[in-house]
Amino acid sequence: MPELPEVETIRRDLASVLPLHKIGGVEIYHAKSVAPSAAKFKKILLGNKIQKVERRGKLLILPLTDNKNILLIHLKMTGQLIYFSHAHKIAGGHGANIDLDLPSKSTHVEIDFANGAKLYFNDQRRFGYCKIIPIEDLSPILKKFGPEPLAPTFTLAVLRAILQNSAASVKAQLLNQIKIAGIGNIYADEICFAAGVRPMRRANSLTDAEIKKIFLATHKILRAAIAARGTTMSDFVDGRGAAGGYQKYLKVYGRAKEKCRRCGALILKTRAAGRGTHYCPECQK
DNA sequence: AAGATTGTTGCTTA
DNA sequence: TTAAGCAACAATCT
Repeated sequence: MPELPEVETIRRDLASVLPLHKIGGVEIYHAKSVAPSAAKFKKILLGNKIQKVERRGKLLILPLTDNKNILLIHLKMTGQLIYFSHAHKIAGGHGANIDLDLPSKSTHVEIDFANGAKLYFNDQRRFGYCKIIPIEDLSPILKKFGPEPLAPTFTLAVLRAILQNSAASVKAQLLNQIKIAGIGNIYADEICFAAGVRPMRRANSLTDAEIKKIFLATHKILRAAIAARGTTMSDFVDGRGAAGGYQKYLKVYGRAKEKCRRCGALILKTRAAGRGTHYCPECQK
């Protein structure tokens, strides 16, 4: 599942190659993946350029150089954004996606650039989207995001206010994009493990010390996951089609009935905030 | 072969 | 009024 570290990995990959190249072609293989209509989507993109590649939470934000429209891309659960250029192919070695066969049956949108490069939007489950909006529609969308957990606006005091004022579970708060942007099911579980707190604890039952541990764990886990270029459980790939590396470091997510790497107890899996939730009964209280 | 998988929306409930 | 809970969506795997 692309969460903040995965989307940030893709953002960085694409930010170095997409901007300021003229869009010469747009192929839409699945009309429901784009908005507004396929015709308008094509019309706006053709001849246009991507100005920059930004991110808010799990949402990619690509303003266009017409200064009127913005391309929004959400990968939801199984979305991929893969950049292919002949230059990469020639370069070979690291990052070269020479063995990718694209477009594939899960390619729903393809954007062709004048320099010969192509950007593929793939999505096996078809939950994700590529949406063009007028520039003035962006701010109401951005208002629905809480602070970026790795930005200076996310302070211990901010997190304390979020948690102490809520009777919901810690996990529900970590997953709530209005409260904190970008955390999904994998990192919510990993953050709770790193903090020694059970995900189903009521947020307003946490001590100050526990809140501080969650604050520090949030930074530690998200930074480490970005450094490892994200977690690939099944579908995630970076902007060049390569898998991430953080799955090697997961302590609880996807490890039900396996031994805790810290204490040896068996990792439990239950349901919290409507999601599969993993924790160590010994390390987390 | 029914159920689990999860991000987000929108509706219902408290 | 606010927020929490939950079904729905989609496709695939077990």
